[in-house]
Amino acid sequence: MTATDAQRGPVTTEPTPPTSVAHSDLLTVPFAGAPIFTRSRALRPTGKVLPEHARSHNRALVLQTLYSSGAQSRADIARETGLTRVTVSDLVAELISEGLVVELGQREDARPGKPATLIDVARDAFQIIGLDLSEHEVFRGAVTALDGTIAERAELARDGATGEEAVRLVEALVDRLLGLTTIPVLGIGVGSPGVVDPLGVVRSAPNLGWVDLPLQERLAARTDLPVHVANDANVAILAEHGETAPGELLLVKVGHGVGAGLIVGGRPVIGGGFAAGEIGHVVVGTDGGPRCACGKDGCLEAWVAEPRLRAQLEAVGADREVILHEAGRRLGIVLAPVVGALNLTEVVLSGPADLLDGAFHEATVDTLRKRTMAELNRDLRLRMSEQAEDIVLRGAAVMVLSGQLGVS
Amino acid sequence: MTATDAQRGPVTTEPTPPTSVAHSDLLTVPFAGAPIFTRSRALRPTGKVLPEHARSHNRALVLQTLYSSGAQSRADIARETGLTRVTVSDLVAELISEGLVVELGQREDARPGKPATLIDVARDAFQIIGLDLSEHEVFRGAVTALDGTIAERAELARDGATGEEAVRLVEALVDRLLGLTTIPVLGIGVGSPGVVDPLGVVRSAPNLGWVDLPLQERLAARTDLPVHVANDANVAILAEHGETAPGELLLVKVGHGVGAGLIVGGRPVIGGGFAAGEIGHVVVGTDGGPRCACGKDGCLEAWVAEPRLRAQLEAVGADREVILHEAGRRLGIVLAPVVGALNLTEVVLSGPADLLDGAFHEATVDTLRKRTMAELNRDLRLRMSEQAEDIVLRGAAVMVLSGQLGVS
DNA sequence: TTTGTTCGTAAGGTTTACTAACAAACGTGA
DNA sequence: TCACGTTTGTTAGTAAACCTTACGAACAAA
Repeated sequence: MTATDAQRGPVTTEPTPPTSVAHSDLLTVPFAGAPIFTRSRALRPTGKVLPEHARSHNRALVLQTLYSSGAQSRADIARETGLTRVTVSDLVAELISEGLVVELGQREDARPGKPATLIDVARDAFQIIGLDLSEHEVFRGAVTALDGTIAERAELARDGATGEEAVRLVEALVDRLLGLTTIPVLGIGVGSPGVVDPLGVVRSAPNLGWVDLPLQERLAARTDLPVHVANDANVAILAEHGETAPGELLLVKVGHGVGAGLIVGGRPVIGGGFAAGEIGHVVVGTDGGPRCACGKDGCLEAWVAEPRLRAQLEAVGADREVILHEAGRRLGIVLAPVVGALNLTEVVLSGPADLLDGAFHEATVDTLRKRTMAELNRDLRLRMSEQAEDIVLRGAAVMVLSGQLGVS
Repeated sequence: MTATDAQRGPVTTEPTPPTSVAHSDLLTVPFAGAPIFTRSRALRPTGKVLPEHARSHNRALVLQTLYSSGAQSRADIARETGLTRVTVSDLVAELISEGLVVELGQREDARPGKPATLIDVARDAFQIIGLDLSEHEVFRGAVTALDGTIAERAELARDGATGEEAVRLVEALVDRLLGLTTIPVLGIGVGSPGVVDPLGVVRSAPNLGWVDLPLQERLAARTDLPVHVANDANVAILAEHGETAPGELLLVKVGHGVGAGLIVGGRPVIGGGFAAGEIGHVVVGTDGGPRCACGKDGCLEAWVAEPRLRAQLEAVGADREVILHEAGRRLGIVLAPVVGALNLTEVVLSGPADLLDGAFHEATVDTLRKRTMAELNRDLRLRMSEQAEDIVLRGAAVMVLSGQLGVS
């Protein structure tokens, strides 16, 4: 079962070319999430800007304003964006004609003057499909609304599948999810483990046996929908932060492995080799540590990955507090240089709450404070993610929303 | 002695408002180094884009092309930028009228067609003043050409001056440098130790006893020239990288203290508290270490700062190789998580070559490789800076160039 | 009923970069 | 030598984008 024509959003004029987590570098990333716009130029770091690009940007700005501030009038948007009412009207007309925005009727409250016509993003005109391939035993997926709320779920047991077999599982999951959709689909977002490049090629995912797998291309060809693929932790952080908001954020995702997502200067960090956030195999401390699968001693993953922690806790005579405290401390030791170098103000922990939200968390905070300069990092906050298990699915929705509409 | 009116560049229409290292966030940083343009809006993270902004961007693009590719014809620029010859001609005419670009006469080589008129940035029509306040004993300054080559130097011994006294020294140095200029000055760039915010306020510089010192404002008011102030390491990295080129880079500056500058996604990292790169007081390893002035044990600075290293080397029976190797190893330990998290491909060391370029350097590389994931960081390069002592002065020139013309 | 406010739209102007066309200036080759 | 092709830079006209100005519609408050 594949998507029917009726399911395709009016927004996507093409089968959607490569593009992924970050707003590719259309002119040093000005029109970050330009919509429609096929962002196919990753070549020159900087390029010319035409008036039409400005319009794309302003269009996205209007959409973003509506999306985050909720239903409001054209005049409200004009005030908030700094554009004139005339220009906003023009942009809104375009958005309405594309089905992305709808009029809701007149505002109720009693004020002098002509009553405002409320408009809003057509929040229930599209759905998004999100996939989380980061779990070890199961591929999870969901159909979400534009705001990320989950409408339908589906799972497929992985049963150790790798390589092409695993790809077919992913395809089957997508097919099943498409069957669960009830309205047009804006796009598909995928959080995959491993190293994923900006074109959505999984360069390397050892657990799944994938090497240079063009997952974006495969799914786009199969469904004829816009597809965005990125590393699972880099996707997860979008659920916490959005893709366009300002600020700095680090998310550490503890599961079968340990990975991180980073946002610096308001934008996701990809890394020179597309492997940003891969801190699982950084060695912690100078006093050895457990042997890691990678061959080194004392890798972060050997200290804090979920299987390792659970195994330790189940050992005879294990002291839960001590074990979790030590693991949290090890995480703090690795994060301290990163927090210091980037002067981060917010760090988020994502993973099994029964392990992380307690002694572990406290030890991490404590260690971070003790190992960085107090005055500089006074504002530092370390918190648990509130998104629980769905963080990747919701992040995938944000990724699609951002990639297709320039909104998050 | 202050700047005469004749020394003011035609480019600066105003006494130049606050602005500093990074291209402040004019609309999510699209028109990075927009010239003339008073970039006074740090409020909304994202804002509207008008056609005139697009023009600013294209103007800077033309200038950048000329600056980096050297003298060429309007048609060449058109081909390289993707703009049409008509548009390039128009922009160039504007730049010529402002004195930023000059015609050099016809191209010599024999080709069919109308001979091209070569144009170039008016490389000898402006000078830049750079200041390096990061050394402990002396404030250094230079008058440079647009390309960063140093024309004149000046120094003032600090003699332990702090607070207002130190500010007066800086002002005296600026005055002396202005007296050494022979043509209009494009602006003044300052690399200061400590935490410097985007408005050029030195939030905190313990060595100089500065707290919330509005250095940018002070110097701008005094000279009526554009002034840019940033942290010394963040300035230094501009000399290595430029402010607009793509890529990731980390520069570690070892001197009286230890600091770092970071460029991620092609842009300088400032940090939530404007203290990005302050890794000097991050604790290294889990086996203690020398007591640091800040009170903690085993801070990076306590391991590798220049005074500490020199003292160790002068001790009786000191083994030079062992000492430098251990210091380098400690640096590697701190950098490993940063390199891993950001997936950096290039790290630069700046500081006294007699200490850093040898066993120290080797130990850092070696440690970095051993403590990160080999496959992901295979492309990692760690090299010594080639800019030696002038790195901050040259970076300051880049900062001004970038801030005023959108060029680097 | 009058007055003032607010909303959305219409008309017209400015800026921007584009396409099309051209003259100038130069090699090349018959 | 002279027609021809090529390249450069400019002129003229067009399309797109946003702006300012102005207006009618619709409402609250006096």
